[in-house]
Amino acid sequence: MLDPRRLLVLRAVIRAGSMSAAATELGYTPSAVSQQVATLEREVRTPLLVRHSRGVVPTEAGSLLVEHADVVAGRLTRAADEVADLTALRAGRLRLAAFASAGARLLPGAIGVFRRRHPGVRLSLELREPEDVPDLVREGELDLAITFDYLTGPGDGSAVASGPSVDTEGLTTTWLLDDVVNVALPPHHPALEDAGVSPTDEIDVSTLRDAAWIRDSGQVCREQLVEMCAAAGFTPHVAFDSDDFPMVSGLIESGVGVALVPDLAVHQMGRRVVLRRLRPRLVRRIRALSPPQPSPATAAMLEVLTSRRPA
Amino acid sequence: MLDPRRLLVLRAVIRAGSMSAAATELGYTPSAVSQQVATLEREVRTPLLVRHSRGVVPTEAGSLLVEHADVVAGRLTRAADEVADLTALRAGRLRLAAFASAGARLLPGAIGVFRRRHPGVRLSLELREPEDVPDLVREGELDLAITFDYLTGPGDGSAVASGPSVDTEGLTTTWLLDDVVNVALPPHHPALEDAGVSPTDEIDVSTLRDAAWIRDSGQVCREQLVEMCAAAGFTPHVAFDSDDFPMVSGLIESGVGVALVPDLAVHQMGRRVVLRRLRPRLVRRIRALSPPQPSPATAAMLEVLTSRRPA
DNA sequence: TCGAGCATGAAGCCCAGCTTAACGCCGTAT
DNA sequence: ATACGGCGTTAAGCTGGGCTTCATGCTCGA
Repeated sequence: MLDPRRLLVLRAVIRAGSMSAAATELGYTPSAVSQQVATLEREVRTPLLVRHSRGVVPTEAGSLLVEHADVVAGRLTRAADEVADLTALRAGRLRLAAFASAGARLLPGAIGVFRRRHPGVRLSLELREPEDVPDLVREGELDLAITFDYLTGPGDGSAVASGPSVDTEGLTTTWLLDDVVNVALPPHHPALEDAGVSPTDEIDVSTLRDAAWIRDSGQVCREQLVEMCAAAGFTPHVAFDSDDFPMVSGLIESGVGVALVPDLAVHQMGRRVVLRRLRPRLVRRIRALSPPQPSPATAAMLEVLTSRRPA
Repeated sequence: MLDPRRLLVLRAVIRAGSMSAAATELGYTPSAVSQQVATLEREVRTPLLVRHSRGVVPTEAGSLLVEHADVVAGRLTRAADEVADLTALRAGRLRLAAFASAGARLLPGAIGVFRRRHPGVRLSLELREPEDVPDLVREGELDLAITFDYLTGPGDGSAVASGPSVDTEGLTTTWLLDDVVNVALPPHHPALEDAGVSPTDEIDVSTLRDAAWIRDSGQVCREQLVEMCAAAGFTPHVAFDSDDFPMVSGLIESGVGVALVPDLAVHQMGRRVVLRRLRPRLVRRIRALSPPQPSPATAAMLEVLTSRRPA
């Protein structure tokens, strides 16, 4: 394999027509250029230039090498340009993942803003459950993932000020939104009688001890339901598992049971479903997961996401 | 424009999956590789690798650069290979030029041999008169030219042993053949009576003082005719100029005049044309003209040409 | 005949880029 | 738990490739 630097010197010489001209063009002395060409000729064991009284003319081997050198030089400049495009967000790729309700309610707006700002960046979005996401980000299969976990307790803005932080797994976590979870019931469910008639009245988890549950089939949600009920001192009766909120809505309206429905999904509930806050309060903490050194595109999308979260 | 050497180091790293592996592959220490990658990252102001616990993984910019690096590396090896093909005569080009009668009689056999020996070399042949040829060879437009000049006198093997020589113009001249010139006359031309009846009888130039000449229109031949006659003490009467020997033959047979016809062209004369040697003897000295540093293909063709000349 | 412009060679210098050595980090095996 | 091996990184120092400078030879045009 040839030394690319010498090849580029040869290219300059032949394009310029003389070693001296190439030297001034390259910022060298003619002697340096002459030496470079000479060693290249030694390497390929063939003369590459015929020395003329005014300047030089390429031999057949010289012309051949120059053609290749042109390609090489073109690639080198193209490579630099394209990397510049990448860092300037004029090009590139951003692979997103989110869970279903975030993909439907949280991301479209952010994606719209991002696309308007950086039309050159190719976006992709796939639906992934929170449990799959960290490994994919760590392995570089994803650039940014929207995930969540459950939080019992206040769920106020305690994490708002904390900003991005690197978790134990070497990933950056950025808080986006606290998604309050409701319980969704059929209109005349017994638990409603204990709670009161106002929509703002909360339903105590313990009053759902005998309810039949329609459960989101995502792993995190399944576990959370069991945990919540355990904290209230009972084991839930699971009547149904589904990952589709419209179907959940239909099942509730048919009186099959009750379900946990976060704010981000309430728009998928039918009109006859009754929604109430839970006591103790239950919150889905929605976060963005990103690599510790995010790409420019990842950082830009994070910026969009955090700037759009409600005050 | 990026530094191609660093780019190739990056390529090795990403292909190997770790800096250490790339280092052993390149014959460097891991430290050297790390430093190269680090400076490349500084140059493009972007991380190119994400450092993992076991090895590294390319970032988007890194993958982009590797694609270009692959092309560059491919070109560098291809370039070396193709130059090797050129010097080994597995490829390349040989641009020949010759005057008409050499092209017809001298070259076809040599070209056949050459093609059989070096089928990868592309050959081209154009017809050129001797006066045009030196500049074209000097400028690199031709690789090898067959030319001639006239020689009065013995024309024996005096130049045979001398071999190739560099003439005053910086071109290499290789003697190929001495082409003896005949005079071609109509069957009952008066000059034949002075000479004798035997085909080996020579015709003295002075006996052609009153002849009408059909002259080859090439510049060298035209001048030579005048010079030869001047040496014999007269100026030739030129009746016709032609560069086509069959036509010359027809004109002679029609009794228009006489002509100079070298051995290489006698096969183009009609049966009724009478051919005799001249006194003083006139010889076309046929030579090959080549650049002072001939390409391998040129040298090979010269070898074929000289090895085929009659002993 | 001279001088301008070209390529080249010898000599020397300097820094890019290598090696060595030491360190921190992670994951695994003992 | 602790040790160990493999990873990448850093600092320091050395070496040689590749540059400059200077001098020479060549060709061409004035």
